[in-house]
Amino acid sequence: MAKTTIPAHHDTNDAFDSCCPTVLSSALSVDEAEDLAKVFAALGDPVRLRLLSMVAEAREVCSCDMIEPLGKAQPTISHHTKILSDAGLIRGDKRGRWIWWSILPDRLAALRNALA
Amino acid sequence: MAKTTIPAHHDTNDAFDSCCPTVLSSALSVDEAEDLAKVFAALGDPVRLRLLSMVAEAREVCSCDMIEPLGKAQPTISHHTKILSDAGLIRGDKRGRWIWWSILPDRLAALRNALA
DNA sequence: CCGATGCATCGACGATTGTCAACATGTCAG
DNA sequence: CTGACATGTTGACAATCGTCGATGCATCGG
Repeated sequence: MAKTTIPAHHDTNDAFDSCCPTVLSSALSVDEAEDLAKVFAALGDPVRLRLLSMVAEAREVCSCDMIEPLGKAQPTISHHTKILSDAGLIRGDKRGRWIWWSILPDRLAALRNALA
Repeated sequence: MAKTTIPAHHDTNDAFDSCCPTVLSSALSVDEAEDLAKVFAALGDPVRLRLLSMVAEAREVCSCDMIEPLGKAQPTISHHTKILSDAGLIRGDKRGRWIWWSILPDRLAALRNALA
């Protein structure tokens, strides 16, 4: 239990990172649509989008440095990082007291592919 | 008032089709994040994703033909087509009694670009 | 003109979501 | 050990969302 790496949750939406359903070429199944929708919904909040862009810009950010720029309380930041982490979009690395968040580019690439 | 083309609503999110904010390269402004989030939120529902993929697959579909495959009542289909239309993702063309929905590829391309 | 059809709108309902205060847990400095 | 700090968790609240029945407005066929 002394691992320094958070397993990035990785909930249920593993259905489309083995291979990638595309929205436009073929009709989506119910399961594919639910998995994809969960990731798009994670991007469907302005605070989370700004959080994501901050992480991408700085390559590594701790939660405490996002409270003031985002103008939200600490539990709210924690809530949003969890949603993005569950969606496989970011990943948290705990070093000491801080958690350093970074982008997981694979899921973003899969999304881009799904819109092709 | 006898036009056969629906103006595709085109609400407020014109901010990012003039030129395209990217999530990963620079920190998003509050306005950019809100506009982008609205479109991602439109994709954040499994029924809307399947609706979108049906429209893309058939190139043109009327609402009546989506009621049974999607398993939702007519007002619900109408609700979802309006959301996708407001997001600039689809466009409805009224011909006779039917409205034929088709994909608007530009907004999808902008989204793909925003994830690059 | 009349009945049927396709769709939008309205109103209502339960479910989900974004937000934060309060609290709990774990980590570091002294 | 103790106090300060960073973060996750819980519970509560208002707001939004997805859904559908009822209704209204066009349009078509006869």
